[in-house]
Amino acid sequence: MKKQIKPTDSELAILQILWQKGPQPVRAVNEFLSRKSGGEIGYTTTLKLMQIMTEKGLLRRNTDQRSHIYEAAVQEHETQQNLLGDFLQATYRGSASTLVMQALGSYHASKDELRMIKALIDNLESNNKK
Amino acid sequence: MKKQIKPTDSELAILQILWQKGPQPVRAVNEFLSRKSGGEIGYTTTLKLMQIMTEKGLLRRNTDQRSHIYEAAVQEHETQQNLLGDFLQATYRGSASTLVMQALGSYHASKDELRMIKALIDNLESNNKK
DNA sequence: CATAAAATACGAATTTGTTCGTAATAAAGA
DNA sequence: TCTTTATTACGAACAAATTCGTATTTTATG
Repeated sequence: MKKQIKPTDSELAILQILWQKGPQPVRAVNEFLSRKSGGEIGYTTTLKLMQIMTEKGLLRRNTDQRSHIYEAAVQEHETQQNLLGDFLQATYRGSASTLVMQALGSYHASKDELRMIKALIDNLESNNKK
Repeated sequence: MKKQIKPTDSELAILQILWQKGPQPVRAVNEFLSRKSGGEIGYTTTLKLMQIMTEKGLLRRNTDQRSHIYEAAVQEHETQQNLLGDFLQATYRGSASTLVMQALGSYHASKDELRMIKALIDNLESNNKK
């Protein structure tokens, strides 16, 4: 189990773009970020962030082309898992059920999503019973 | 709806203590924090943090006694809601069901907790149907 | 080959958060 | 009252994260 470095909020935003859109050059990432945030973000700001992230092992880059292509070096699911653990502890003192109920109560989930969640719970219960 | 200021991680740790133990002087909070973190934390470090939090409106204090008594000025539930919204967006791009399933899958919930969650889902479904 | 355009590299300024030393103040005890 | 002790107030050092200006490098093009 290698512990992955925890990304900051800005870094997470960049990871989200790369997870969603796949490998991208700095220019494209910068444009996505600028659009998302409203105002313009300096190109070198994004560049620097991505260089730091590469040093930390959060990104990988291909330098064959003049314009380097960056991709996420950590998996979305694993990163979410790590962040979730910290968040759960800090905000809910570890009570997963409280978090789950607040999330379900305040944010919408579709019929299908609710069905899947119930199925998961049924599964957990029967494994528990054994 | 007044938007409350988002507490930092250190500030959240102090809020957790005050929510759990009720109003406390700096000394007591400092001791809880020190215990929780292993090493000793400087008394004035905790004091300064709590003073800043008071300026931000996260804490209130009663200065009648020489030793000021601090209490949380924001509600636990409301703060969790706010943080959850940000976290959900930043980490799960807003997908509550993904967060819920990961939380249930990776962190333990008791039989009773699972029962309550299912009841909530049933409730959501029947309200939806209407 | 010289110049322009676009990218990276680098360093530093800025901002935000954390930590703590020291001074000032207030209370309690000898 | 004088001294000691505990507390608050204040300022600054330190650290981490963010932002950007400028220099350098690379590529394309006239």
